[in-house]
Amino acid sequence: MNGEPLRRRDEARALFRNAILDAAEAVFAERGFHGARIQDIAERARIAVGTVYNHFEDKDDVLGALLEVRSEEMLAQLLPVREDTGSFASRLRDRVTRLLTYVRAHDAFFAIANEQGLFAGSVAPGAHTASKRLRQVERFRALFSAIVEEGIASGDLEPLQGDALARFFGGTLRAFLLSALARRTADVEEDASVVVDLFLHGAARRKKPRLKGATR
Amino acid sequence: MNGEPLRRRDEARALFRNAILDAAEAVFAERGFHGARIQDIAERARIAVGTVYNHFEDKDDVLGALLEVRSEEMLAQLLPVREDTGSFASRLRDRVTRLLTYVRAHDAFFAIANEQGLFAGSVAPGAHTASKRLRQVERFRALFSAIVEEGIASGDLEPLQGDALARFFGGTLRAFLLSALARRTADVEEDASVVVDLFLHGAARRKKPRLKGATR
Amino acid sequence: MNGEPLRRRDEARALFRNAILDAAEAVFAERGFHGARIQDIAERARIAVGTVYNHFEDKDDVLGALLEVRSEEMLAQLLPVREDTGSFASRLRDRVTRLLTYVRAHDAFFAIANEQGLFAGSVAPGAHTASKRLRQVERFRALFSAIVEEGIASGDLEPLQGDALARFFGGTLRAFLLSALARRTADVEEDASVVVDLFLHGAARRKKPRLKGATR
Amino acid sequence: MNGEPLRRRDEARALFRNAILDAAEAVFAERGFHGARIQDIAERARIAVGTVYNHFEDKDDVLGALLEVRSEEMLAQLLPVREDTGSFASRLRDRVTRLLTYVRAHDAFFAIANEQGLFAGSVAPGAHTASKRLRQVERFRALFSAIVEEGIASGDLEPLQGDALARFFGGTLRAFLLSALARRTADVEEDASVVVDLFLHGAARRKKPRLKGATR
DNA sequence: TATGAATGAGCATTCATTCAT
DNA sequence: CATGAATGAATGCTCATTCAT
Repeated sequence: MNGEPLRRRDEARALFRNAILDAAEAVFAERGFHGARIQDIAERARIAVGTVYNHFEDKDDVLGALLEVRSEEMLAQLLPVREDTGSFASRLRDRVTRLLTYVRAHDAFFAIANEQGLFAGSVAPGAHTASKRLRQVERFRALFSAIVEEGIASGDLEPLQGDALARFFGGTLRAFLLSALARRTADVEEDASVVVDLFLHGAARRKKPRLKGATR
Repeated sequence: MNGEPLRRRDEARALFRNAILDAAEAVFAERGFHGARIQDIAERARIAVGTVYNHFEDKDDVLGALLEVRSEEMLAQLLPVREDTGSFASRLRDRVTRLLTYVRAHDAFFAIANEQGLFAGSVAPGAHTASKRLRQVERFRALFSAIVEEGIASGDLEPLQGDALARFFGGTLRAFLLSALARRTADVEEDASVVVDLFLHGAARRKKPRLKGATR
Repeated sequence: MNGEPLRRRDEARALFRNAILDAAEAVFAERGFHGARIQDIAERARIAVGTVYNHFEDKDDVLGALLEVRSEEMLAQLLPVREDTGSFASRLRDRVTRLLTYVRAHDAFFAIANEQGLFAGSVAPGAHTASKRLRQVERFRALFSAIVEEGIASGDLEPLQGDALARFFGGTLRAFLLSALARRTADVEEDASVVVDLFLHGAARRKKPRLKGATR
Repeated sequence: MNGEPLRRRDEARALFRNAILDAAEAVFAERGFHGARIQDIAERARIAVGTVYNHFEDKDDVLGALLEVRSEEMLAQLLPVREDTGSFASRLRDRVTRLLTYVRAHDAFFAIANEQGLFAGSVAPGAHTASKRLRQVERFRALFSAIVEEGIASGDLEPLQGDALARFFGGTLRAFLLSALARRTADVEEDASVVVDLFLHGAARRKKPRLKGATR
């Protein structure tokens, strides 16, 4: 009828949705998608099971929404911001640092993302995964490609054919994100330096000494 | 008393075991571990459900045995053989080529390995994964480390601290193995070259032209 | 906040519980514990299988609850009430009469109680019987002992050592309860008289004539 | 073809049958009929499962045969022998003593007999029990009746109507047999005395002192 | 006849989803 | 719209029985 009450209602809805998604993030991470029961999620969100179904189609939809929201946040970290300046390597390092920082704060989601093959995806993760999940996978793939294109355009990256570089970047990133979660003490900026350095120059022995923060 | 009959019996047992594992490989890859029903596996192997349980403890044991057997085979591809000669890069390329070839022929298993976080492991894949699975993960980790150590010892790899290089190698490998399955047409040797080249020298623009087989 | 709704809900719960227990009583009696399927019980109670599990842990819990509830009722029949007056024999006869009457009305449960060795227990009834069941067995044992102690204290029973009299009473009672179920026509009061008379004076020939209601 | 070989063969058959029955006795007593697996019985008898089926129709038949054989042995203990002399009470005591002694040595079977309601039977022990088991129950019932008739004929027992005395005797016997298994130390002859004394004269207080072996 | 692996019907239990309140 | 009990399809696993060797 009017604007205010509607906004109120929408805010309330958003509150429930977020509570459910937060609960789902924790439970999915703890037990895996199949091991997680709607009951568990509802309890964690301190609501009734039925309420989950008032906000989501089904269990799959909860996962889908979670992946959507968190993916968007994760992707945002990798986007360039006005503050990123300097060389391609330097700017890339800034973006990777932000990603590492985000993943540190959302390790639960990263665990889920991996289970779902979201990040540097899997092959045949179970028939159900298909449709909705695929879109997120594509988002990441596209972002990696964009970054690589940027580097090629600026002459900083070797113009390899196909998506070889994008996959290489994604694989490198994923490997370090995974280990970043295991070693909670590590320095994020240092880690980011190593990722970018290895991505750019590889593992072969250098003539001259490396930059300081090689690795811990 | 009886050498032949015993051998016969053992052969029969092995036949069943293999048939079950083959069927499980296909079904797990198609539907994922949780989506796969023992019934499906039995049907695919053209045996009765009960027979599966005559050869394996439970569903988990089937997966465990499958991971064990196939992992061993996969790992074997990465071991050095007498024929591998030449530079570190050249020998590494040979080994990676064999691995890519193997994965091509066992894409179903590779899908499972990824779902289980076997290869370049995940974080919290569901509590059950723990015990047995962990051993295989460790095997891969150790092999990657050994390869890197070899390169460092020969002066071909930069001696970074920690397991950064091992993770980097694993991540690079995984990324290309995944895509190798998608692009069934690709040339295995060429792919191996790219993997090793990127691993060694990174993605940064080179002064001199690259070797021919850049990518597809 | 809400007294009525809560009471409603509790009443509904009790309704379901009782319906399930009644159904279980019938099915257990008909097919024995192992032969009874949860499906049968649910169908008899006109509810879904899952509902049984909303009210009980598992099949064993259903049996346990049934034994608990009905045992309590059975034991209550044997307790003395204000109306029981007169001699020890007379009062005992009143109590036994009530028990016989109850068992007549719950022959299904008595069959179960016997299968479970509840009443005048068995020896090795299968490992599972142990824990919870034991408590009921002990309740009966204790009640028989109390009755016997009462008789000894009043000078009506021979003070034999140990629990010989309690076991004797239990055995006599059980024998007649069993046959009371077979002969549905028999007079309950007369049966109670025979039980008490035999318990007190045995089977040996008397000098003087017995009281009227010897047996049918 | 000829006598000797046939006898040999029959002896071999009997050997297997007995081994299976002995194993079954132990396993049924330990786990109960439903809890016992043919596999368990075969293992205990150190033979293959298939062999059990070469000697018995099915699981039920094994139980049936066991009940038949052991029941016959148990019943035999209660039959009068030439050595039993003196009063009815005295002769009865001798027979009960033999029964108690036998049960002591075959507690496993007694446990089974009780589970099956063989001895002083149950009401509705599960539909399957019916046919074969019923015959054994009848044997015991008949023997108890015979004993009671004997006592009535000799003027030692009160001529009650129906089978009240027989049931009373059976119930008393069962109660003491059960407890005899629990208290492994008790004196068999003393126990028999108590059984017979209680059966004959009941639990009521006597004017004159009891015979020595009142209880354990 | 002994053997023991194969068989598959049978059953307890779980859990996503529905719906009356 | 929140609630939470009812629902029943789905599935892992058992074990009596069969049968080829």
